[in-house]
Amino acid sequence: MNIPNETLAPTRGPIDHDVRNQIVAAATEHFSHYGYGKTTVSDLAKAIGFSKAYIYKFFESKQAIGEMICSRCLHDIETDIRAAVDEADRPPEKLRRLFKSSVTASLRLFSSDRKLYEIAISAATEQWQAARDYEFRIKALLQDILQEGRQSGDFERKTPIDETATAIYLVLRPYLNPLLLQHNFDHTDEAPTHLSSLVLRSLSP
Amino acid sequence: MNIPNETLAPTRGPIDHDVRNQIVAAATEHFSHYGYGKTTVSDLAKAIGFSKAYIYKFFESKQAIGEMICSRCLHDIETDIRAAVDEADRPPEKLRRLFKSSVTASLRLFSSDRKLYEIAISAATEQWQAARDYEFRIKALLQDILQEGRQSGDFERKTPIDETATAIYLVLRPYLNPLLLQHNFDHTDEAPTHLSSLVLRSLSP
DNA sequence: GTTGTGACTAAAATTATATATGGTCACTCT
DNA sequence: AGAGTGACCATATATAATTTTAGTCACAAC
Repeated sequence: MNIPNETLAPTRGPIDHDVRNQIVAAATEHFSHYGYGKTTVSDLAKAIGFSKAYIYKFFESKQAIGEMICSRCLHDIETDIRAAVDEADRPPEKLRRLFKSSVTASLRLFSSDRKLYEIAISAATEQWQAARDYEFRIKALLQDILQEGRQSGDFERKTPIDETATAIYLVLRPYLNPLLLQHNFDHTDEAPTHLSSLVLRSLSP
Repeated sequence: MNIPNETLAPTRGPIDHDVRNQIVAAATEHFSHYGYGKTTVSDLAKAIGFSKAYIYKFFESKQAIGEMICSRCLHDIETDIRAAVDEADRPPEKLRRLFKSSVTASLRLFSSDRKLYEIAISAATEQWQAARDYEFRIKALLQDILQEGRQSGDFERKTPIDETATAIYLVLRPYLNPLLLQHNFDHTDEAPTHLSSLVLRSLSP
């Protein structure tokens, strides 16, 4: 039932192999349907018509499979966020969309694939590499928006940009991180709007 | 082991009675030492030299006792926060201290009385009245600081004060709420400074 | 009427036991 | 050499048996 706490998700065997993809596909389906805990490695093996042992030629552990699936989820969320941000052309609106879509994208996963969302919670709780990477990439996205806003004259330029980025990221985090977001469901409607407005006020030149 | 989810913490019997105080005293000691789950009502009864049944003349349930203890903890934290805020005389510094002391006061409880902190987490998780009241009172304190800052000319006056208060409260919450704070231990050093600076920038007239 | 309790029960927690699962390895078959 | 597996073991998980515990109530003493 529990997902133990490892930091990295090592794979092994041939990186690009049809069977690896089959495993990932089967895992996505099973994890999404029955959850990580209720899915056994033998289930996955049976689903693709091989023995359990063969799975371990491609993945070092069950968790490594979980991390792979989780990594995809987070990438999907990120894609949604980037799409929303890209729709806007001015940095202030981009920032608003970053806040808004972070919440909506995570909530979409939550309601469409509860079980996968639970894996994302584990990833956040136990700080899997996938979760750290996701955090990092969103932080970079934020920094890009800030940079652009400074160049366009929309945002102030006095405060060191690292400091600004860190602070804003701290504001965003409770609604970005799946583990934290679940404790903020009561505020998902209003928080993105209020917080991005506050942040934009703090950025005004 | 689990603390069930009730909203209110009803008491019964004489409100001001020596035995009630004895119960609270014994509960504070036992809960703090062995934790809420590992303390039985009989333990408390034995500690004060009465039968278990007599405890129920004063409290409607074990949880009601837990809520009483939790309520005290939160009041203690609040006192710390108010003291820190009162030490400053200008609203901006008051706000900085609100952020800083919210974290330090909670962390103090966490390291000095882990078991009581766990009760505070339950209170936050299950939204006991004590937790709601605490939230509400800090929110009021925040609003007072904002009001004062607007009158003194330290803070801008365009944005509706309710909106400002709500937004800032949302920024503070992850570090105020014991349940959320535990997921932010990595940031307790820097977050208060960064966040209060950001908030102050957003408040600049 | 107030103070106080032993005896009781339904539900929860603990322990004991059985079963299932993650993971490895020597091995076979192409 | 690469693809693939059955048999195996230590640990985790589920299940059943047992004990604790929260909470009530009728009743006693004052």
